[in-house]
Order: sequence, then structure tokens, then C-alpha cells
Amino acid sequence: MTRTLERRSGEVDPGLASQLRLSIRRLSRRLAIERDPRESLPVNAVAVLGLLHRRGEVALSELSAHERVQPPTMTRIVRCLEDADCVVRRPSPSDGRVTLVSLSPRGRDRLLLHRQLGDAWLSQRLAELAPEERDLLSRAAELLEALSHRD
Amino acid sequence: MTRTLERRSGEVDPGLASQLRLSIRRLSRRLAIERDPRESLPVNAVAVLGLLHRRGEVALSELSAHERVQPPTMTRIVRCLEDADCVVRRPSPSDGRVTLVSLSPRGRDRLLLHRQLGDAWLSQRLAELAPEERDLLSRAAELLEALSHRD
DNA sequence: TATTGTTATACTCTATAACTATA
DNA sequence: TATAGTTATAGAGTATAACAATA
Repeated sequence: MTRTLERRSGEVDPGLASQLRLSIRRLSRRLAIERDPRESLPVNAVAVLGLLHRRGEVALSELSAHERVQPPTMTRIVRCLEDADCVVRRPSPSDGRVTLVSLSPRGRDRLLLHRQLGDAWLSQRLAELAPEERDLLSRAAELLEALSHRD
Repeated sequence: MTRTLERRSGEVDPGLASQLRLSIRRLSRRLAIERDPRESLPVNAVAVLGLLHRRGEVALSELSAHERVQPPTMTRIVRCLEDADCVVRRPSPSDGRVTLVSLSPRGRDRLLLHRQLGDAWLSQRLAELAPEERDLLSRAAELLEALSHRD
């Protein structure tokens, strides 16, 4: 490590938030544009499949909290997944108000397919970077994910 | 530098694109949710103000290419900015088809205000990070911005 | 009464297609 | 003819408000 040029705590570069915010927004937009037209499911629906894959059976309210959408929006997403036979839904045995959602075998297949299609454009761009740059982005991705969940 | 553990070119971690893509998307969504209600202009309109601030007078077609929206969308954004007295618009003297757009003094004020409001949430989160983490994100932001503009 | 989820409705941002005006 | 921009229209994704069912 070279001599540090870092600011003391509290003295944060005022341009960083702007720069990061705009670059996040722009890449998010670009990713939406470069989405493969064969991807039949909405991005958010694929994200839900991913969550179900990791966590098993999850209550709808938990899905909506995790994806940070309102309950009616999650109802819509889950219905879309149900129509595509990607999830199954059942009332909680312990609380009849709760709807438990879980991945179907077909949903698992679709998740893998969509990941492949969805990652294609970005994978290609990442492959053109230097290995150090990919390492940097890998660590950055963890930080960004954590930031998203901060209160 | 320690001994490298990096992969050879072409051997890119297949999970990186997914991880980065999802974290970008999630943070973008969170930023949208945390937007200050006093921000009266759409995010994209503020981005246009920023571009005009850096570049001066710019043709509408160039704005739409840079923001990666279709021309009708940019027409709408520019009209919104014009209604708010943030930009002025005139036909190009050299080519009557072209509309040149530039920042008004009021637009400049609004840009500064919106940056402040728009960065507030993220600034606060960034301030809670370690200085090294902010450094990392600063470099990542440049990479992300560059990725957005790759063909 | 409070909570979970749904239905009904509306808003925001974007796109495509068809058109006008200028070159 | 080709290009820059606009108008008209539609679609995707989200939200709020009002409601039903369960606790």
C-alpha cells in the first residue's frame, strides 16, 4: 500500500454519489435495452425465481419486501410466474392469510435459461476487460448489493 | 502485487455477470424508491440537464443517442424541461431540421438542486463505508459508465 | 381490529408507426 | 429520397385505494 490519500471519516468526495448513481442508472438502462427478446419473463419475475431457488418456499409478503415492490405488484408477478408454470402457490398451513410460493421443476429450468440469456451481453463486455478490472467489479457488486439493502 | 490468481483471458467467472447485473438492477430500483419527493423533474430529465451543462448546446438527436432513448422519448423529455423553463430550444442556423437545446440559467439552478436532493440517500450510505470501499466504488463507477457505452 | 393478499384503477416512462418539414 | 423531429398510440411495470378473508 502506498501512502494513503483517503479522506477522514465524514469527508466523502461529494461527486462520488452522483457519479455512482448515474453510472448505475445508465448501465441498468443499457442492460434493459440489451435484453434478449427470447426472454419471455419480466426481469423482476426472474429475480423472484432466483430468490425462490435460494430460499425454497417463501411467503408472498416476504417476496414483495425483498424485491421492494408493493404487495399488489408482487401478486401480479407471482400470477405471471404461475401462468407460466414456473411456481406453485399454496396457503400456509399455519396461517390461512399467508400465500407460500415455491419453484416448480419447470421454473428451475426457466431460471437457468433466463440467467444464460440475461447474462449474455454483460458477460461479453466483461470478457473484454482486464482480469484486474473484473476482480474490482466483483468486489464492487457485493458492495452495491449490500448498499441496496441498507436502511 | 501478490501472486496472481486471475484466470486467463476468456476464462471469466460465469457468475460475475449475473451477480453484477442483479446488484446493478437492485440498487437502481432502490435509488428510484429513495428519490426525494421534492424532486419535481424525472431522473432522465436531470441527466439531460447534466449533459447540457457539460456540453453546451446539443442537438436533440444527439441527446437521444447519448441517453439511449428513442427520439420521441427525448422530444417528450425536452418539452418537459422547456415547460419548466430549464432549457431553451432553437432551430440550428445551418440545418433547419435540427433542434438545438441548451441550458437556461434556471435549468442550471435546478440541476444543482436536483443533484443535491438526488444524491442525498446514496451519499449517506457511502459515508458509512470504509474509505477503501469508497475508493473501490469510485473506480467501479468509471468502469460501469464505460461498459454502458460499449458496442 | 390488524394483517395478508387481491382487485380495480391510474400513473410514469418507454416504444413503434405515421406524419411534417427541411435538405 | 433521406433525415430530424413530432404526434398519436400502445405497452410494460409500478403505485395507491378499496376490498375480502383470516387471525
